Amino acid sequence: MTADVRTTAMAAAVGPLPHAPTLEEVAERAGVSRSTASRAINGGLKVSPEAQAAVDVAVAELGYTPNRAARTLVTRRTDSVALVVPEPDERVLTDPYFAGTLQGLSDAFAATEIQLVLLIARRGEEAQRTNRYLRNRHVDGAVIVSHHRDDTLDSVLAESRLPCVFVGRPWTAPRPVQYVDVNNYLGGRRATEHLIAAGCRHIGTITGLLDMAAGVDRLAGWRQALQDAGLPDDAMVRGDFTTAGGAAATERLLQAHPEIDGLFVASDLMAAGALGVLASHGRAVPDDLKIVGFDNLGVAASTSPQLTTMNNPVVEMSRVAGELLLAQITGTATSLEPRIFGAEIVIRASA
Amino acid sequence: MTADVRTTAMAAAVGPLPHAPTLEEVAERAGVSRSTASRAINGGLKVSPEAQAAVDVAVAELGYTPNRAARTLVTRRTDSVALVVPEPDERVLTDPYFAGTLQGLSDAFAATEIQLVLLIARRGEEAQRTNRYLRNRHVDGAVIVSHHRDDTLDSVLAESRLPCVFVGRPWTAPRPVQYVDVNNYLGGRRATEHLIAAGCRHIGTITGLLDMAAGVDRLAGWRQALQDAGLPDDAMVRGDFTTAGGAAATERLLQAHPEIDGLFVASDLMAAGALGVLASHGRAVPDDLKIVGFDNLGVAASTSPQLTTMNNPVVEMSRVAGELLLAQITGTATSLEPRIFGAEIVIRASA
DNA sequence: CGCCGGTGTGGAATCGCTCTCACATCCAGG
DNA sequence: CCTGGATGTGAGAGCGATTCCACACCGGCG
Repeated sequence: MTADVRTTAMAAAVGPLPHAPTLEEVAERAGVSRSTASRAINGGLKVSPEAQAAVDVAVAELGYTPNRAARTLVTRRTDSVALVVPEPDERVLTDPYFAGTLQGLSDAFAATEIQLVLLIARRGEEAQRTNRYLRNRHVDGAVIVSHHRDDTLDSVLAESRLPCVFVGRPWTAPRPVQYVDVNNYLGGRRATEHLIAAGCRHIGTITGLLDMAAGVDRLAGWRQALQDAGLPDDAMVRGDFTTAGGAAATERLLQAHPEIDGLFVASDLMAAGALGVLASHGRAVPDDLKIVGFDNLGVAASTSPQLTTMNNPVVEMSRVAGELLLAQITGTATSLEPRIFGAEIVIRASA
Repeated sequence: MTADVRTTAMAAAVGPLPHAPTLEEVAERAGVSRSTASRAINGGLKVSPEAQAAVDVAVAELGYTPNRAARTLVTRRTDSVALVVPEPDERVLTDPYFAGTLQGLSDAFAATEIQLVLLIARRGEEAQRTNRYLRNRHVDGAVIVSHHRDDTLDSVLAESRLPCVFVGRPWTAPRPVQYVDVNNYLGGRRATEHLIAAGCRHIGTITGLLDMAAGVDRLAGWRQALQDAGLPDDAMVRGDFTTAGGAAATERLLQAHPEIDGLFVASDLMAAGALGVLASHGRAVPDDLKIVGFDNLGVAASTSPQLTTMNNPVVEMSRVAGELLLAQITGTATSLEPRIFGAEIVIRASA
């Protein structure tokens, strides 16, 4: 009967959609019950070798994949996690940092059945939709990237107790929340120390966004290094992590502090912008002025001169974030400690 | 970071999870049957005003959201669409083109309940998982970006008849498949014509990947413009759409054709790489050599000199792609015609 | 007054899966 | 020979929604 139905369906070239095989059909073909088929497919505990083999064959022949909705309905697992991006704008999406996150997470989940749902959380009305989506557990967990000061996500996540991991230290951490991050403070300090060791005595900085931990911490590291060395720490201008922002900031910095001979820029994207401006001002890098950037995500190697920069292992960090989330979801997490990565300097031509 | 952070975390994890309200509970609270409650929630056809009001109140009070899995099981709609990226590597993810796609799609679906599932389709074994995922209709439709020549996706999509729209013309189009794209051929031609009009007589090109339609078409446009003008069309080197690839290609081009005074580069990313190399070779842009790029996605405005380039309205195109897909899914699509956008030139400093 | 069509309602059957539980089978040990 | 545990199996009860269908009710028309 089943065979007849199928061939009929095949024959009709246009109308009916190819109907996805069900567990029932697999079971019938394998000559076992639905229960046994289900067991064979999910780990095969308490299944005889013969039954297992028969089911395997049937699955392969029919191209069977479990219906996710049906499975979710009973197990209450969705086998999907959200990647939450609290900003819709170009800034985040075009940043290689975001691309790295995507790649790392994709690596982490490659071996699992887990799908990545992209949640781009706009402000206002639509933020509510995102919140509801998370709160009602339409995903098993969430990875949050680029967490600003004013986001309401934190409370939503707390009250729903959804497993989650932040990529980059969240601004507020009243409740213990797990995150992965590079040591931004130490990175800023080391970068600046490198400039000092290279002979710079007037070292400026272009900061990142100061409503993000990465921006604040890198700035703090720069300041500490200068204070430790007894050098002035007043040549500071704000940037926004973008190339254009970096260029604009550089103009302002040169105006206010023409004496600088060293520059720590809180991201390579901004450093690339800075290089263009410096060139047009006739300041040679690294001879007149040395630059150290931050991130080392591809941009640094394609500027001229190539950038000396701090390594920011985003792909690796995000992969770890994915694994930590997985551990939380499966309940095998032993602690919610953050995982901090070191920031090594990568020396190229600019300093 | 401190010891008691963890204990607090574990303490917070204890206790019953907030149980999501069901339709049953809504119905009971509203004093109606499950059927009526369901009808009231889904459009409210054939529901009396009183019943509707009672259900609305109950929904609000309980904070009810329909269980997606249960709904999907019966309606066979998943309310999610896949964004398929047939390459896992850095190249695609870091390209601003991809970021633009994300943003456009996110716009298109912002007003709907539809979620975006990111499908990063690796090669080999894992590609099979992706194919199965699509074939078994775990999503209502798919948007495919960056479609190469050797992908097996096409046949999978064809046989499953899954609604889909390509962003960028797919390499193979034996069956009628809908896509959105910029007119790459015309773009390449206009860019080159602009260089000719500016007085260039030896115009080279750095191509994109030649296993993608965008690469081939832009090249064809460049060639046609030169042939029409009776100029030589032999100064062609292959690039790969990346900054580093653009830089390398430029080196090769200068080696083989030092006489060039104009250059059409098939993407701004590659053009940025080219600018660096040209600067280090002492070739002034635009005085010694004029450059026109392609894409105008932010990079073009942050190089120095700023790039003259062809506008590639990716965000807009992807938004349209999302809308076309929506139309296919709801069955309101009137045709599967591709939608082609014009490529306007944006004149800045490089040509 | 009887009948008809339209409206609103609730009962009940699904959708495809997991998982509990009862049962059959088999072998070891008393 | 009987008992007990271990092992594999299948029947069947849900999971939480949608939707078909039968039915009650009501106003209007012949």
